[in-house]
Amino acid sequence: MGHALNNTLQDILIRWKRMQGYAALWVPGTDHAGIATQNVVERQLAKEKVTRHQLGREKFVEKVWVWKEQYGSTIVRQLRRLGASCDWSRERFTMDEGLSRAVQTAFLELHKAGLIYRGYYLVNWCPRCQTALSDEEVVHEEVKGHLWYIRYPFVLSMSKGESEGVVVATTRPETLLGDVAVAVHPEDGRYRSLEGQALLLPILKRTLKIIRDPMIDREFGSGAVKVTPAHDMNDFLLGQKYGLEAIRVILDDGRMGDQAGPYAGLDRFECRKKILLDLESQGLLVKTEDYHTSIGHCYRCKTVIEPTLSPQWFIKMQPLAKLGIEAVEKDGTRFIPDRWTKVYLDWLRNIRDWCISRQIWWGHRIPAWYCKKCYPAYVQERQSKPLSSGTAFNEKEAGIVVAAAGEAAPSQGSHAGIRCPRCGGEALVQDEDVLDTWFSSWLWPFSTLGWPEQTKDLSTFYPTSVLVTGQDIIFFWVARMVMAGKFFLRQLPFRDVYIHGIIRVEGGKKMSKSLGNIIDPLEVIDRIGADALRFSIAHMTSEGQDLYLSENKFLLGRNFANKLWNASRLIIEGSDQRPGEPLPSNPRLMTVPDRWILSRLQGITSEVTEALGAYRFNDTAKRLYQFVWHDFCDWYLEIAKLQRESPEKGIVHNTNWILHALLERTLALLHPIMPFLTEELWHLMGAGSPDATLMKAAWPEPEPAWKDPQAEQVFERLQMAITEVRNIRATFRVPPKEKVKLIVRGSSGLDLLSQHQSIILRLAVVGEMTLGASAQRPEGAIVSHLPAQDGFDAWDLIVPLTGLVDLAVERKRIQKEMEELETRARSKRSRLEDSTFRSKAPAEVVAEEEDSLRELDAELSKWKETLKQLN
RNA sequence: GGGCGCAUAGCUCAGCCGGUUAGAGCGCUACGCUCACAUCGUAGAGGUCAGAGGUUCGAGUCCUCUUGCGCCCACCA
Repeated sequence: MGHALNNTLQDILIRWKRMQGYAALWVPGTDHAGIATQNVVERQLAKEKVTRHQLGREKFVEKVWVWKEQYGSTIVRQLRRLGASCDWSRERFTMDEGLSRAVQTAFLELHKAGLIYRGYYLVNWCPRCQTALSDEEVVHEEVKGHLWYIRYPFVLSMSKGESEGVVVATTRPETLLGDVAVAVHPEDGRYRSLEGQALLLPILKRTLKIIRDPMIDREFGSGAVKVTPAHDMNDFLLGQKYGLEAIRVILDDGRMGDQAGPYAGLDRFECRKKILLDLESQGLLVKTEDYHTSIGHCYRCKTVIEPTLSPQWFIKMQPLAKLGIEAVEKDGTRFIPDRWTKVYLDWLRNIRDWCISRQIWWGHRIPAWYCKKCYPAYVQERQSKPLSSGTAFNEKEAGIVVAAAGEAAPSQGSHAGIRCPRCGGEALVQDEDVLDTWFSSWLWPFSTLGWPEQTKDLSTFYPTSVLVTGQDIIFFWVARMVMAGKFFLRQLPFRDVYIHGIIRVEGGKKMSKSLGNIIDPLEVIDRIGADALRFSIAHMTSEGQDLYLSENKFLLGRNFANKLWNASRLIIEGSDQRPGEPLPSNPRLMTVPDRWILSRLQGITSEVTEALGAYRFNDTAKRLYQFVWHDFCDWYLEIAKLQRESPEKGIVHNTNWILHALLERTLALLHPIMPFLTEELWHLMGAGSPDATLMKAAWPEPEPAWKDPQAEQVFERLQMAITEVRNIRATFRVPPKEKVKLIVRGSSGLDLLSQHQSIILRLAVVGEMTLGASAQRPEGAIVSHLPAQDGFDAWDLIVPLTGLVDLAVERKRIQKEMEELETRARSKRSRLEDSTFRSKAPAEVVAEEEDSLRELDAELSKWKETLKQLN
């Protein structure tokens, strides 16, 4: 459903712009979703009791390709069924040849610019996927846990008693095994006496340093922190600052390593339990508190992330973030709605380096080569050194070469002509890792157009106009595309970023595969059609708000599609007139309804165009809905039926011409939202040449000549009169087929009614109409006062219902009407008596209020008169 | 800890720059299978715009606070 929303909005824009005559390009495609895809295929294999390692890298990747072909075609099929008007000949995939070349080029360019480095650093590690993750791939979730207070005894207890030492508080006792120090705040009075002391790590009996750093919060826990540089970010920073050793006790698979001593081999959470038991038995567990803390989870498998020291590839983000910030601050990239600008900027301003290497097989291999001899030695040496020696590797000393995997490479995993920069040896092996999927996605706006080649597509279509996407990938994708565009092409990838809401279900939950609360758009399309789905979606897409879906929201689109179809059928089957035929030369034969509907049409044309230009999709849909259903069908079409029966040939001709013109233009206006139905109807009505398509027809322009405020005003008066009569009929339960008499009393403007007598007779089911300034009100007749407005005097609409009427009902009706009027008049009067209102409010507002009070009073006196007569 | 969004009719939501009587769809009520459409037509009922204070001649709309719900970010053990 999220895809349906996203692609519907994109398709509306692209179809609209195409009709406006632009070369509108929409490149379809998919990314390879590295970790997610690999997981799916691994799960499939698990059913066959095979692991990817048993299969081997090459065979495994082949399997993934097979799966990708299936899944990719599913996505494409969904897009087609939705009606997405992509350029299918340009379909791309992040792992296809061209995009892979772009990825390699990007890596090499960044490396050359000094923005890519390999480093030994604390990363987010998923023990289940067994790969490093970027910060964005970690989902923090509030978890109920505990805060354990553990006593670390002094090494020499000299004069101090057995129970002395320092109590530290921790949420992860198992990391104790990797502790190398205890830290306190330098000005914390409680720990002043620790000078010259050393602490003893429980269980392992290692000697721990005591360090003093202002970073420590005295208020938290006991004010003393255990320091585990290999498994905690803050501790890692302390380690760098104070030159601590990093001891990895938790291995890649989440089990405890040899360094964990007696716990080696245990799962990290098993180890936690056992350590707590052991501490307790040794009297070192001081107390346990309930504690809510937020813990990072893998965004793909929800496993608790283990911060782990690990050699990985990183991108220096500072310089790139600067480009991203400038994009909105200086270069005019625009978020819609605007509030996302702040979210985007905040992220860029606090950005950390991007870990781009992943320990999986499905993805782009990293174009880096390691000397078989020098590299392992270098890494081992680094691991034994204190952390103060820096994060990034020295590539020359480490025996690392970053180079294109040239065509000359004789076989997988080796590289001809490249030597180790340290020892000069030729035994180099390619990095086993692949790149983060987003490292290819962030190139999408230009990689899909042929970059790094200077193609015609690239110069024609880059930069693009608009990106339509969800808020959930502003960091993952949007911000990175902006940076990449600016860095690699010196030009921003798009101007507008339209951020639509997220599809949710009741309770505000995200609709997602893993929650199993999906509404399948294909199933909806099966039932009600793609156009109905698309119209419903557009109708509920208010600027950037999340969308809560339920079944009956689709009813709107379904019913509307049905309405459009039936109205079109009436028009098309009612005459074989073609819209191309000109209007008769005698414009005097244009009726008020004719002029009214054409005026409305030209109004709606500019309104819809404006709404689309402002990304107001719901506004677009609502205006079209209102126009088609109510103006067009309820009123004009009903009147057109009468006009088609006119003895005046010119009127019949005009009516048919207008109906066709209306329909043709309405179909065009609706086409971006409802492409299938409108295309079909457009052909059925014979618009355009037989081989033409509405998809490429011109977008309707407002016809200034059709603008006719006077006709709109007059017609609205007619509508009011008809509605008023219907109202009386309904109130007094006049059977629908029963024709009533209508008497209209008024001093002027009544010719409007006589001219449109047949319309009134039909639409209000009136048998006989009498007009006049002094028309008499028969005994027992119902009266309704139509107030003066828009250049019309007040009228009395009189419907004689002698013998049919319950006078009590009529009295009640009048009293209710009068009460409302009185309330309004009272508030206006008090307002007008307020001198500040008169002096401060704009003159036109005051005048309006005065006019409207006068009218109210006039109406009231009329009703009073009526009531008197009735009594 | 920081930030954002939402609270308007029974339900789901519109309401752009503050200005006559706050709108829609669904649901509901009454009547109607009138020759495009019962996925329909005509008419109607239904709202102290979350609460408090403020700015203003005037507040659903702007400001402050409060309450409730939802979301995002976060290297407080």
